[in-house]
Amino acid sequence: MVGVRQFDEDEVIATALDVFWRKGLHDATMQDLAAATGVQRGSLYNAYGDKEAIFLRAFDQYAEQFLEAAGNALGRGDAAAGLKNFFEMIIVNMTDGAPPRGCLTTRTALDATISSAEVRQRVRDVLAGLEALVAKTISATPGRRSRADANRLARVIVTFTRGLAVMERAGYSRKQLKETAATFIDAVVGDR
Amino acid sequence: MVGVRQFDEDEVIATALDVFWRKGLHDATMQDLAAATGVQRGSLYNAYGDKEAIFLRAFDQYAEQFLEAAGNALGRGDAAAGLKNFFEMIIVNMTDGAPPRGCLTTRTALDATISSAEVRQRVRDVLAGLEALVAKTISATPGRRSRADANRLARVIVTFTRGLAVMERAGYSRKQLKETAATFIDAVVGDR
DNA sequence: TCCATTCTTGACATTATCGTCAAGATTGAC
DNA sequence: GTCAATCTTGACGATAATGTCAAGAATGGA
Repeated sequence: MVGVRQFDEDEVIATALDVFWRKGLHDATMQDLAAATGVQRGSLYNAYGDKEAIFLRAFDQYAEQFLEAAGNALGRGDAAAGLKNFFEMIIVNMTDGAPPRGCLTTRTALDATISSAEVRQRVRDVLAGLEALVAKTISATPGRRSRADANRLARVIVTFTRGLAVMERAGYSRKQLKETAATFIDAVVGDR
Repeated sequence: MVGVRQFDEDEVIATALDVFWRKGLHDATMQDLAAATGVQRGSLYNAYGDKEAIFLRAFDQYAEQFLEAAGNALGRGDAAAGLKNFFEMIIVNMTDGAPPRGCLTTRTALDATISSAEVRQRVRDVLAGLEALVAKTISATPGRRSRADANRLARVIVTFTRGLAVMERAGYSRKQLKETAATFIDAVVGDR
């Protein structure tokens, strides 16, 4: 190694993640990334190849953080409490920032038609990961639910979180989202 | 009226709707619209002003059809049957076409940051309209649910439909979506 | 100290899109 | 039939984005 890279890669990817999160893969330009990271466009091309390669790195970092946070939330308390924490964390995640950045996975999913197979697969991976985590928590609840039922219910719950992400983009506030999530939990989990 | 318009406006708007539905407001270009409608770009600019104006017309047509269909579905049978019909119609709507076009409202919602206030308002209007229709159906169910509860539950149901739209984009099949919706209905409406 | 290698930089070529406009074509009204 | 209004057409200019490249800068290793 001789001509040495002038920037911190982790920092650049983290900053790129923020740009993609706010603008989306498609709408974020290399100029946006260059401006935000302070690294010239040409250097980014040299280091990563193209925009999508940068996105994939950033998204992988995001997915890892996200799934870890989801797992932690679900694990705090019993299954019911875990679900509540889970929704809390999901909603905070998507309403964070000024203005809120929304949910990166959902935004990316909606661009499916103009994304590469690789990007689409990343989205599916996150959703599958989420389903698995939720199913695990649900299964831990006392008896009378089959494995298949738990999986089905987990998919319902994950689907609902995607709905929250859409509602956020439509202008619903954090408070409204939390209320809606609470109603959902009551309706689905409350065995009254 | 002298130099008379050479194309059928309803037809053009209907075709434009299809283009927007498949590509989204942002990704559909005036060239796409010109090619699909057979009307020259210049003529479209002359007739409507800009792309967004065309979108708004198309979206209004879409919203009207959509809400009417939703109302009809909800009205067929009792509240439980209505909900089932409602989800059936929503899922068919988003998985129709080859390849499926997804949900236009959801796609448009996700582009919020790069859309005009007018477009964003249209999205909110559709969601509010849906909520109202669902709340009305739910309220018709025998007793023991307050008006406020019905509204909250309606919002949960609409949010869930948005989630289905995201899952469709993520690659879930019509069959999977139907199964998920059925599980949701059981969990939410089934008072067991 | 010098060199070979790698990174950085700014310019370039390409492509795509937008919206505008002048000139020509069309047609309803008289 | 003629005219005036309106639509249609294709070219134009502006802007923005992509990805590439040659020349220069920087630096670890001998």
